[in-house]
Amino acid sequence: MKTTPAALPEAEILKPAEIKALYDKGEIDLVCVLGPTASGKTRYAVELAREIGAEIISADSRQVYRGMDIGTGKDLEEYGEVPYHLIDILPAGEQYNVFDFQRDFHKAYEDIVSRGRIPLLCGGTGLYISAVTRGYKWEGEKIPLSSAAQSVNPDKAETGSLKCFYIGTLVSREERNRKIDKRLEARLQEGMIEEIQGLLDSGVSAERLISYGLEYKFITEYLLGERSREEMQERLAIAIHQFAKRQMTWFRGMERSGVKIHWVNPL
RNA sequence: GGUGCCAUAGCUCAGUUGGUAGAGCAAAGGACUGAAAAUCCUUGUGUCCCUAGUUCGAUUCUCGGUGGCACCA
Repeated sequence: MKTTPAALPEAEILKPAEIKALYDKGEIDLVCVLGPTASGKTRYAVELAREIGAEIISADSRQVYRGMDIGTGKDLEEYGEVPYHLIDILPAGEQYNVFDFQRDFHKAYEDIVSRGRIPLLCGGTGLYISAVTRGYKWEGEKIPLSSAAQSVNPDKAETGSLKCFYIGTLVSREERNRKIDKRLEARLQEGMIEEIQGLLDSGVSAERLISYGLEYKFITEYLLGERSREEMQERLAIAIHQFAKRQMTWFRGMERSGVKIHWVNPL
């Protein structure tokens, strides 16, 4: 069995005041806190925002939906007086995508900047982060869903990108998985199953919930009687571990393409 | 105590009519430009439980042992 434990990257991070100075001098347009699930992103971002007077723009493809609280781990109480954007902007059951996010992000960004505050992007949806910080461009009104095969024009891809200071929250793989398991147990006890049953009762289709993935997928399937409670929890935990791994793959890909991420262990 | 069955990759197991073995799941790595918590690709050297025997050669057959399961007492 090959185990290549990813060495925790050296935490070479600037102090909040220094980050703020970079922004004030116009050397960066945006601060971005990214990281896999269960790495302490939100707590870290809120703390940083509080110290430098920033407002948070969430880059989370599932926290945009209202009524999907426990399953997406919104933790809204953690924000305190720090303003946040792009959370709870759509009713559960709707669809949202990168294109929508890019549009909404710019709106929020302009709003924050116009009020003299610092924009802080925070989230785990790598595609959304790259779409706005690296200025993804779309051709025409519609692109076929199978657009993955289309090649990307590098010149075009970089137009409109923002100068961004990236901070990545990261704990060891073992610690992360342990935290995921513990958090899942807690969320189940806090009523996550009831939350999803409620969504079904309110008319959100099982198919749509399943398409939201992870908690929504596995618990809906459990409520449909397609898997036992025990199997649901076991497989869901595994699926979340795998998801965190995929997130890390995206972030490493960003680094590979030249993005500097300042990693920090927030725990 | 007796008899039978089982003991193979982290887990569940398949297999080799004797020429040192392979699936699923897990795990690891990767991709990703209008569903991204999605979707997809790549990667399998493990004393084949231990000892002795038969054999050119045993994980595969035989004896014994150990552990587990079942049935009979």
